[in-house]
Amino acid sequence: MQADASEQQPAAEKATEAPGKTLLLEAALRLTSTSRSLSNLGLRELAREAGLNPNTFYRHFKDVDDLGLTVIRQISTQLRQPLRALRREAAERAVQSSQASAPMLFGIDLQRGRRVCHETVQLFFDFVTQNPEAFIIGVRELHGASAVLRAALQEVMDEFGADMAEDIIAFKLLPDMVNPAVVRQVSNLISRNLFQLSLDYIGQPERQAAICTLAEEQIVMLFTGASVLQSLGQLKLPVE
Amino acid sequence: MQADASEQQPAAEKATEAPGKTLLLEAALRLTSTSRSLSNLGLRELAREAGLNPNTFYRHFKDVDDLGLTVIRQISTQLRQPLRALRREAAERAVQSSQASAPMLFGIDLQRGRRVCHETVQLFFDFVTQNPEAFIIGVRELHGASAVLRAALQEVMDEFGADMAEDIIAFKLLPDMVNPAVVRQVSNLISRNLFQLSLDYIGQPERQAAICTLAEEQIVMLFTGASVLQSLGQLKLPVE
DNA sequence: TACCAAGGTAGACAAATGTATACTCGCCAG
DNA sequence: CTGGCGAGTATACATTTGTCTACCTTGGTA
Repeated sequence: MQADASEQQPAAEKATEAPGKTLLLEAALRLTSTSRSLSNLGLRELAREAGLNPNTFYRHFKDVDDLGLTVIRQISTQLRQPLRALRREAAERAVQSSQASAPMLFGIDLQRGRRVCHETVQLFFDFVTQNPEAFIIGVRELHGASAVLRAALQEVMDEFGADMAEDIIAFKLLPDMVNPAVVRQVSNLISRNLFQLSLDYIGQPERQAAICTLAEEQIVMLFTGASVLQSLGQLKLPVE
Repeated sequence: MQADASEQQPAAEKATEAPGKTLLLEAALRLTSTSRSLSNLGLRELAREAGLNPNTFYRHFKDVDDLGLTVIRQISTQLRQPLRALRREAAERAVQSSQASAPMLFGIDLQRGRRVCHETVQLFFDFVTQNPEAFIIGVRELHGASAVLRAALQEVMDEFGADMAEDIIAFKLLPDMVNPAVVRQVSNLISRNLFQLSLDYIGQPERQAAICTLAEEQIVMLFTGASVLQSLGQLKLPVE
């Protein structure tokens, strides 16, 4: 058994992947988003779907869990930057038509908040439509049976939440007074919730408009609640 | 093999069930809450865990999905009334120490809201500790791979949300002005979120206190946000 | 040229799974 | 006593699964 020394794949694009590996990963996406769950995909079933010999699996993955982790990493990089870009675009769009004297409420500019929120939600769900499998798998495995995959996805979700908090602060979507820890907490909640809603969005095309406004309202509520409570000194800080 | 037929089953609600059926259902609970997911429990694995012959399964269930539905129904009835009772108790507890002149904010009595919220969350998580499997399975299958089970649990969750909305209105936890539809929406969100948090609560015993206050803060934020926005006429009503 | 490792295939095997048929046992009705 | 019936068991079988060992093909390179 010769231990492979050249396994390291730094940060480069994965254009130079073995064809079989890619086929297997795509097969996993296909199977998981419809019927099965990552944790208990059969290795033969996988190969069959990919049109490959069962043993080819072993050339690239150790376990099914190994493949699962790869899929999750792939999803993470597939979603993370696009989501940030999307928020940046939404913020820019919403800034365009900002009048000088907006009614302020507890340090929050409701009009602007609404616009940013609207744009973000819009772009978010468009993005969901473009990458349905990623979201399906993400949410499914986040509560799935495999502890390993769950932990991995939990981490990914935390990253998403942290990104969002960072952007909120950078774009001043919440008044400065609001504690960063609170912002993180709110962001986590929102991002969790948006992911959940994304499943409804995918699964119930006839309710898509309703889901959009639902998401919007929920976000605005949270922002408002956080601002008001903070400005009244009524917010307990989250503890570690 | 041959044992006396006297009652030695403490947790048996359905006294007139076949013993084998109950054993299988309990086995399903055990397996699902640790390793597997309801959707793809092996029928032999199940029987093995229950200490029964594989074929006994067929005497009581048609599919594994059939068993899954039974488990879900069982969970639903196991949680629903207790959760309502728990809210009632929390409301009573919190009412005890209500002073006359509480500071009002947009029609909401923050002190009282906090107290009710605190008590509810407290009792809720106690309840979670007493029925961990139910919550684990609930959340897991809600996003699981089987469409049938998903739909069933979605319905159950909607019922929980509706219950909560009803109670909120009955106990006047939100000002009258807040539209019932909004209350339902907020309730759904909170109940979804509480269920999610219940998994964290079970899985990370060292963070239980933090999770409690987290849940509290989130609920208070939502309530505040909803009240403030409604009183400013800034809430879009949810559409069907 | 010859070599060699990576990617892919073929065939075999024990183990496990879902399911069908046939048996046993206790129970209550007639 | 007997005969059906619900609940549980025993055995059997085809299929599917994970995994092992061995072989083939390719492209680069010493």
